[in-house]
Amino acid sequence: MTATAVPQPLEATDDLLRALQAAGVGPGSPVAVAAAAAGTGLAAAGHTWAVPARLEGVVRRVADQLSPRWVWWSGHDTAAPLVAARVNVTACWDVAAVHRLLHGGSADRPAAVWALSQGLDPAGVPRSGQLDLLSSGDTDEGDPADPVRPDGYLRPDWAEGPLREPAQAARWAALALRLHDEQQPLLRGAVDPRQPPSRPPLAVLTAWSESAAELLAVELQSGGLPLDRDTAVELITGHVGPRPADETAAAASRRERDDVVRRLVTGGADVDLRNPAQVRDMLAGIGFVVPDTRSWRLEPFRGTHPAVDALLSWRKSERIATTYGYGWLDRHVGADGRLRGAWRGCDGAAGRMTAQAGLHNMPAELRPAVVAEPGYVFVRADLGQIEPRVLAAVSADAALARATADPDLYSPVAARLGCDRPTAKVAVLAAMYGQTSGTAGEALKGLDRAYPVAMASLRAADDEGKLGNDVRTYGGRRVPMWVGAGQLDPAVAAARGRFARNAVVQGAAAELFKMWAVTVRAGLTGLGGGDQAQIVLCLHDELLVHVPERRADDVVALLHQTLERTGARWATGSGVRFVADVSVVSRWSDAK
DNA sequence: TTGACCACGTA
DNA sequence: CGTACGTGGTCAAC
Repeated sequence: MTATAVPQPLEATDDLLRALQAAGVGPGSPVAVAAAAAGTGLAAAGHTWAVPARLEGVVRRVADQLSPRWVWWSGHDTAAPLVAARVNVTACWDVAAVHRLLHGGSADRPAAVWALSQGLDPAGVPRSGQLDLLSSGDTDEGDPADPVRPDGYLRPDWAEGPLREPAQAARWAALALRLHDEQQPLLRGAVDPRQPPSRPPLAVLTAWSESAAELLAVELQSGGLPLDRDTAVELITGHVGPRPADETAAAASRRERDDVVRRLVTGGADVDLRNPAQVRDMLAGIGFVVPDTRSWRLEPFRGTHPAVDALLSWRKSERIATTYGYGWLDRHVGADGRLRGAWRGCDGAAGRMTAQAGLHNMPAELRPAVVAEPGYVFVRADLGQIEPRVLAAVSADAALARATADPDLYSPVAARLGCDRPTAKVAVLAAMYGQTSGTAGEALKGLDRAYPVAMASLRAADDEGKLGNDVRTYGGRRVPMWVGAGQLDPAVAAARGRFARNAVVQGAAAELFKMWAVTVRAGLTGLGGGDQAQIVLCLHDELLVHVPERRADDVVALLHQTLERTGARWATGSGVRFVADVSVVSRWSDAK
């Protein structure tokens, strides 16, 4: 077993290159790598090596010479120093990301990934420094030089790192390679046998792109989103006034904003607008009895009482003041004018990317502050009508696939249903999301007749969800279905059905999007030129690329061309067409 | 201090 | 038309 093999100590990276070549490592061969304080460990093809050189230098040299597929436990750990050192990685295998694909959930730490993939109870994962009261020292503690304990769990001091010696890193890398090897047959089992065969199988392609997406997440986190601080301050000032000098001034400003609303209600002087219960009572006092005070519920009463309008504008400003105000700028915007937050390549459900620091939910009013740097522009692209197109592909519905030939998918659908476009759109969305209210009923029946294959696949997912069974996305992601106590509660069953119905579409769309994004990323590095174009934002179906002005046309072409290639590869033989709206702008808000 | 709930922004 | 996410507020329980 490679995990216990004695790593070969090497003096220099040149020796390593010769050893890797001798082991048959070439372009695309899996080579696992891990960092230790005093060097780097590698594993490939039954060999392990320990090199007394830094990870960045080793990876740079080996990548240049052999361009292998780098295998690591998690891009968050291993790729971060590589990104910081600007080492270009073209192909990787993120064991944790592939684990999440196969198993579902959001595990990223090696201890959890290992336990789950070895069939061990994740609740039993040992922590470092934890005293095992049941076995006070007299049990077999095994060999401390083996990262795996006799009970099968990873040794906490290994799993939580940092590792000291390159020989340790070599064993650690070997373990990652073992997981990589174990994941291969599982991926082959994760594709629906009815899918058109591809080489490599779609789930393996997905594993590649999910791994690259984690790398992209590290890059997004490190690079940040260009933001013009002065514009941001202007916009914030417009909503909540100038930056208060101290806490007293902040409180005064807050009170002033509150009073604009409270003055309009008799006896409202002391109402706490941040307390929904008090707001509800206040509204009742002026004749509006509502179950809750959400904006959409108050919206119909706009214009009937000045306090309602004032409250709704107050809410808008309050959002800016609390979530996207001066504090937000201070916390998340660097001296270089980049807005940075933590990124993840997938969430724990359908697998969309997530971002912190408000990067994924920045209000449209603040978007004018997202400005390209001097000499640069943004190339912005978003996938048009991605979800119904994805549905056509994953369900292999030939009729719906034909509709994707139109740049506006809903117009052929409307023609086929014999209704207007808005009705057709609502019906398609209702089908994908599991409508419970509204009046798309007649059009939904039409959909069943016109696109029975697509509708049946949605219903199948819905049924599985209702039963509490996990579903798999087109690319092979397992979407675990929570099994609650309320199995007999029809409301819970219906919610699970909607969740599953939505997950197979949203999840597959996320997979296609990421495959596109990482293909674009690879294309950008090949673009050449000193100052690099980089992806600075991924927003579910939208890409924002920060590009040197003179490269803008190249990137526009790249976005279209990569989408065509990715779409053809992802939805092999389905005949589904994907479209992107692409524009070149200086401000994010100028697009569309 | 923590977790639930509310509320609201994005897709 | 519903799902998902992240964020910050208050409140009640710890």
